[in-house]
Amino acid sequence: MAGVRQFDEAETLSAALEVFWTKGLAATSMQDLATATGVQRGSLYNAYGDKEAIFQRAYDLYAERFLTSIADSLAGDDVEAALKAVFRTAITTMTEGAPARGCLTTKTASDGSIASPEVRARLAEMLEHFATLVRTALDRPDFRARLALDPAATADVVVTFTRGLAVMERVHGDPARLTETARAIVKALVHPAPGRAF
Amino acid sequence: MAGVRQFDEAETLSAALEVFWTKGLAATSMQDLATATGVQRGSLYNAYGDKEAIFQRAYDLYAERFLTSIADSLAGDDVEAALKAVFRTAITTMTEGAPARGCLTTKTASDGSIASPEVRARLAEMLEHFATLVRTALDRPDFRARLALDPAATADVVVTFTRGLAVMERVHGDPARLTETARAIVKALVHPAPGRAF
DNA sequence: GTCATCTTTGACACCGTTGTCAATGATGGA
DNA sequence: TCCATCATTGACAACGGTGTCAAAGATGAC
Repeated sequence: MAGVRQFDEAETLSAALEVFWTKGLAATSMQDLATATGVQRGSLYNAYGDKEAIFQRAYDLYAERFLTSIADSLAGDDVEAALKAVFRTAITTMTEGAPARGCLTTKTASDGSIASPEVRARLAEMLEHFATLVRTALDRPDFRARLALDPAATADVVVTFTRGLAVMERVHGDPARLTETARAIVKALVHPAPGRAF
Repeated sequence: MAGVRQFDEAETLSAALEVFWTKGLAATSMQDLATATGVQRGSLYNAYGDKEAIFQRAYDLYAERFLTSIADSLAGDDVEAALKAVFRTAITTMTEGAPARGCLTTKTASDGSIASPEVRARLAEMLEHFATLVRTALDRPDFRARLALDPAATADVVVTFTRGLAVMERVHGDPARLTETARAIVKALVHPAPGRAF
């Protein structure tokens, strides 16, 4: 091989992710990416083809980081603590940065203009993975005993609810309020005492 | 007055709403609006100023229709039925049309690119109104007795959850699944038997 | 050292969008 | 009937974005 790539791919994608996360897929231009990454527009076209291809790679980075955090949050032997940790992670992810960047998945999903089937599929896959992590973590007798719903339904509700929190963050921009709302749903999903199954 | 407006304002805003709802605020151009309404671009600039001003008016229409449907859904003497009706209304609103248009509020909220403070305030106001409708409707002894959370927290959770459903609709495009998820959260929010408060 | 290969770079044409403006036209009031 | 007023219309300039391409440059293989 000769005429070798001049930029560091990991750094570039990380910088691109930052831009996509902040501005959203549709609102980000190739020029934005070129400026943020320090890589010329032409080089980006040459290396990746188009904006959406870059997005896919950047989103993979995002999804990997997010799902890892979620998996970590679910470790532990207390259902209530686990669910609270999941929401805390989701809220932190979307309220980090100044100004807060929100949730990339939610932004992209709502961004009807571009979202190709490929991108949509990526989002769906991420959320399925998310739900699977939650469902699997919840599927143990001591946890089930304290849940208002079965693990699958609970996971579905949790994932959907984090999407709702992401929207509320966009509208109100108030992390404390999100935490409060999350606390409420956990209370509805988990019984206080360790008895009374279903 | 002379040199009088040639187009019907109600029809125009209704057509504009349709476009905004389908394409989203940012992705809609003045030309799109001109085409959809049959009113020339220049006339729209003359009458309203800019795209966002048209959006505000169209959104008011949307909010009014939506909140009316929600209020209707909340009438009745069964908590569970009321909440289910609210979710049914929300789901219907976002899955109507071919292809489904999704939820305008959620789309706009996630559409970071344009959302001016004025637009954001409008969205916040709508959701507050939504929450107030739910909270007020739930605030009666027989309903409270069956709720896992107090009316305010329940309203907050319900509103946030409908936002989550809107995002899931964008990702999966599966109305039946949304209904299933909604059924699950209602189960977590409402006790089956009429006893046991808190 | 030479060459083929690939990247980089800047330029270019094309397109859609915005916002404005002057000319035109229609209408109601005096 | 005439006129002032306002809406309409088409044209225009400016801008930003996309995608392509040819020239130039760098690098590894031979």
